[in-house]
Amino acid sequence: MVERIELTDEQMDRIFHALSQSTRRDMLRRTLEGERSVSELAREYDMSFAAVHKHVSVLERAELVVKRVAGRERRIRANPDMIARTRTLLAQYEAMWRARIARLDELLAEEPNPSDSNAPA
Amino acid sequence: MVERIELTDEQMDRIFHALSQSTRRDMLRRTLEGERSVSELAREYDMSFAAVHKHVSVLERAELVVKRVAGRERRIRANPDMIARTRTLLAQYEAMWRARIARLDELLAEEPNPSDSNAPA
DNA sequence: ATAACGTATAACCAAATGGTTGAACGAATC
DNA sequence: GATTCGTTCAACCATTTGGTTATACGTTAT
Repeated sequence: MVERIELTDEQMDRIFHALSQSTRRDMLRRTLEGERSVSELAREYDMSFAAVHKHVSVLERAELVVKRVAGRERRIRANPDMIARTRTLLAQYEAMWRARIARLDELLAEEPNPSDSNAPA
Repeated sequence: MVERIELTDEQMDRIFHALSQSTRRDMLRRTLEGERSVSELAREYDMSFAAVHKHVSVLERAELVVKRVAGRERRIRANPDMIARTRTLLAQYEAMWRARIARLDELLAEEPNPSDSNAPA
């Protein structure tokens, strides 16, 4: 049973772009360990609050994290579903590879007597 | 048995960056289906040869494809190992999530008689 | 040898990215 | 009410990215 994943090209662009910098991967890891506010997160990096805010926005647009309003805070937590879907996407690429290998094996395994009339026997 | 993957931050940067554009994901898919030269690949896109060459270079630096010299041609094929390693990396993120959930469950399952002296009974 | 082909690379340009500071605004606290 | 805190956003800047055209160079074919 193959899971169908629904991700548009634009979503994949945003996801992979969001993951393409170690700072954002680190933020994803931290918010995976536990929810925190934007300013709590910002204190963990040697970077302006605005810069951290921008990184969070990139992760948010990719739907890798979600934001929850709590008073004056915005609390951020990772969205493991999106990570799972991305992993599944890569698994599909690998499946294409395996399918190709399977086709090649099939061709090699075929007896050398194809249906055209110059069969050796 | 958890597979250990060895990818530096810079490698991950390059991999996710390479995957962050649908043109390059498409190139990866095509070279996964079958090896082809750079100019063969270039003919499949509405883009200059130089532009395709640059995209291939991005995929190559990420080690998502490998290049093989064949006469005057450079033949490109996908490197499914790198895709697998990236998938495994994402699986590790998910594992962190599950570990956190497990810890929470453990806490909730704990009987409400902690070692401090204000236990209700 | 010459021409054609495949590739690499340089120079250039517009747009996006990743950082900064500063201003504005609602929510919480004094 | 005034202040502080958390957030958002705009303006700015340097660098990177993704495209172009043009040039150079090795390989194959005529």
